[in-house]
Amino acid sequence: MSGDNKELFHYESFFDHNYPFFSQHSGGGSGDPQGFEAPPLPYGGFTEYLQSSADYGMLSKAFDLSFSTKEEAFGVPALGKEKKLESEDAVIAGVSTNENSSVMAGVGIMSVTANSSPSSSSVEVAGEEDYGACEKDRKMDEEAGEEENDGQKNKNISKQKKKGEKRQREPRFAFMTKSEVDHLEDGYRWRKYGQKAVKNSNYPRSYYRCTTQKCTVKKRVERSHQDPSIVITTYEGQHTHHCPANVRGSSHLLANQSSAMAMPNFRAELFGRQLTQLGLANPSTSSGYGFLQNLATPSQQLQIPNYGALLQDIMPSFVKSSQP
DNA sequence: CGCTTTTGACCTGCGC
DNA sequence: GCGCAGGTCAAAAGCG
Repeated sequence: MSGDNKELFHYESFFDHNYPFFSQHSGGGSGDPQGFEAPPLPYGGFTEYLQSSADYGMLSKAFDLSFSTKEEAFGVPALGKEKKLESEDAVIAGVSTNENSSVMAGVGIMSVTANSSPSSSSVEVAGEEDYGACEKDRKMDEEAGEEENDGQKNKNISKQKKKGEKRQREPRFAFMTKSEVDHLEDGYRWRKYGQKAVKNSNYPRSYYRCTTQKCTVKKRVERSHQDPSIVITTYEGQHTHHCPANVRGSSHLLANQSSAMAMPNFRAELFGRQLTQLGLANPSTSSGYGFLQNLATPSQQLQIPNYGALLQDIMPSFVKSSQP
């Protein structure tokens, strides 16, 4: 129930927003806002990590988003209302054109902290508790074992089982996309398991689970109540498998991304997919990513060591401007 | 027939 | 303790 690419909006209106940030970092076309040559581009895209308030301000302008400060940025329901932006958090922004000269743009907000455990370098989300997922985890554990006779009873039992344990939150990655369709195709197969009305919003929130066995990745999709044209997608967890090869788009795209899929780092992958699913990506040289290699600030590199490289894997379109 | 979606019920954590 | 909001379950319906 997706993949119609209705999420496109015409790039001309998008570029009218006059966003210095993108032009500043655009892979091929350096220069001022007007320096980004949208019209002739068959493909194109770029992504960046942001950390400063100024960056958020620019983003909010560029995407007509409702936040202009870090705090507001993390006020988006996607990451939880209590969450405040930490210095380790990062925002990814990207915009790409597809064959139809349409533009897809998005802003990703990634919440990460360094794992305090010295034995692990994994990434996890900081912030508020996610009770719902907590219960879910319990359920999952149970699945291995016994039968149901009384569902209610079972739940209570399992509840006790993990009582007192501090749940380990899966890393979450949320991003906003200008889109007319709610559930954006990302290459994975999802099963919807719930939908809830969101307070103070006319739009419901949908809950999806990856259909692959043993993969516990979840996804929430909702529309911004402030700007209904924006879809907020939140991924939680990491895929334990490769992407099913049935995404719309070319096979070379999938092949190119496969290395990224193998890595336990799905945030950029997902965002990259959002940008590349429209067919804007294809294999290209691995050169020309200079600015990407320096994306992560030292602190970011600490938490997400593979990020820059991953994006390079995923976002070949960054160098499209140098293509014929 | 198997898989997905829908949807009301249920559970949990939090704030008051 | 109570009510609320978010998250999940699971039966039923829908669909290919």
